[in-house]
Amino acid sequence: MSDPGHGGESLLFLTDEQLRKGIEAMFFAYRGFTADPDRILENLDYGRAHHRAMHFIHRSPGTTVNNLLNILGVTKQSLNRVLRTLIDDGLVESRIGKVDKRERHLFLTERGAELERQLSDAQRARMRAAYRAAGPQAVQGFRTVLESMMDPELKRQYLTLKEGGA
Amino acid sequence: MSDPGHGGESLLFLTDEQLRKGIEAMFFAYRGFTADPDRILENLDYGRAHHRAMHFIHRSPGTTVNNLLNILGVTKQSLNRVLRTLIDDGLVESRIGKVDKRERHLFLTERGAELERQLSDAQRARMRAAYRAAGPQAVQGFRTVLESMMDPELKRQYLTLKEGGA
DNA sequence: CTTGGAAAGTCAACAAGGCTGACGTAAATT
DNA sequence: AATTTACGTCAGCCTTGTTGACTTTCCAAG
Repeated sequence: MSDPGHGGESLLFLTDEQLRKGIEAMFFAYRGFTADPDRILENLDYGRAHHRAMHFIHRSPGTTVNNLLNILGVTKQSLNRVLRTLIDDGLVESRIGKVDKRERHLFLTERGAELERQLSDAQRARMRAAYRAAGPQAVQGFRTVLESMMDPELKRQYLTLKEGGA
Repeated sequence: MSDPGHGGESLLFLTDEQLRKGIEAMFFAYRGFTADPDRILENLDYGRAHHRAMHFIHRSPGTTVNNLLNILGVTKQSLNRVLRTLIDDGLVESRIGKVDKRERHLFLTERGAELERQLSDAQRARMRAAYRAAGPQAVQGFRTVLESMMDPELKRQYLTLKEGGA
């Protein structure tokens, strides 16, 4: 309610019907959101989990396994399976930490970066089209609502990623 | 910026950086979106797939299996596994069609409706909080962008659901 | 220096929920 | 009568999540 001068009328957007529409919009939109990368991945031997790992490694090069674990919200066994295939296939490089040698710092290799680019290009293209169709103000609202929907802990992580560089 | 006369400045929202933020916002927000129903379901012997089926049966009582198949975008074998347990457990009722006896019309039973209500109450509560925090205008933008992100076919289905009653 | 515990990796087993392919049955359509 | 459609089901596979148990490596505190 950025505009407080509308009386009771401004609460119409909180009806169960409006909320249900929002829920279904999330459901259908998420399908579109993942459709393009999924199409690329199904030819290769990778899945959505590989895409997510590569995305965040690209985003924060040198991130540790534990870091990635927290961001992705899966168990280390689950992540490890994905990570191992990426490392074995030469898409990700794991370097032993210099200050703390127990840690592994993750980087995309040349080939890894190329696949990541291919995937995120596809995803960004759809995002760009949606943003363009909706306009800047809608995009602002889109992000505001999404941020409000996040769990506090996840939101914290999202905001940290948002600012903090590599 | 409801005013379109801002020159090149109004395109800043289409930078790769802005798009990446939108992508990550979708990722983190979707986790929040499903978190509450998931928590309820993990105690019972059901999963997200059961929730989705119940949601759309609740939303369109009497819908056929084929209809549901199209909306959910899974194979009939996959849906059948879920549907069978719901029918066996007495949460969903399957009635043979009157005009076309090959069709099965799906309805929630009393108990099914109760669980559905419990799940959607949880999901709506989060949605309501997010909507309230973001305000009506942001909600409008949120929905606009999500609709633009959908595949055309899915968007058609979403809009049909949106208007068409039971 | 020893020891406790954190970080990382690995093995095994399992479950949910996708998928394909094949087959059966009943009903509608041609 | 033959074909198509709607639905159900069996069997088997894959991805990606889970627990639990165990090892290795290494930092840091006693």
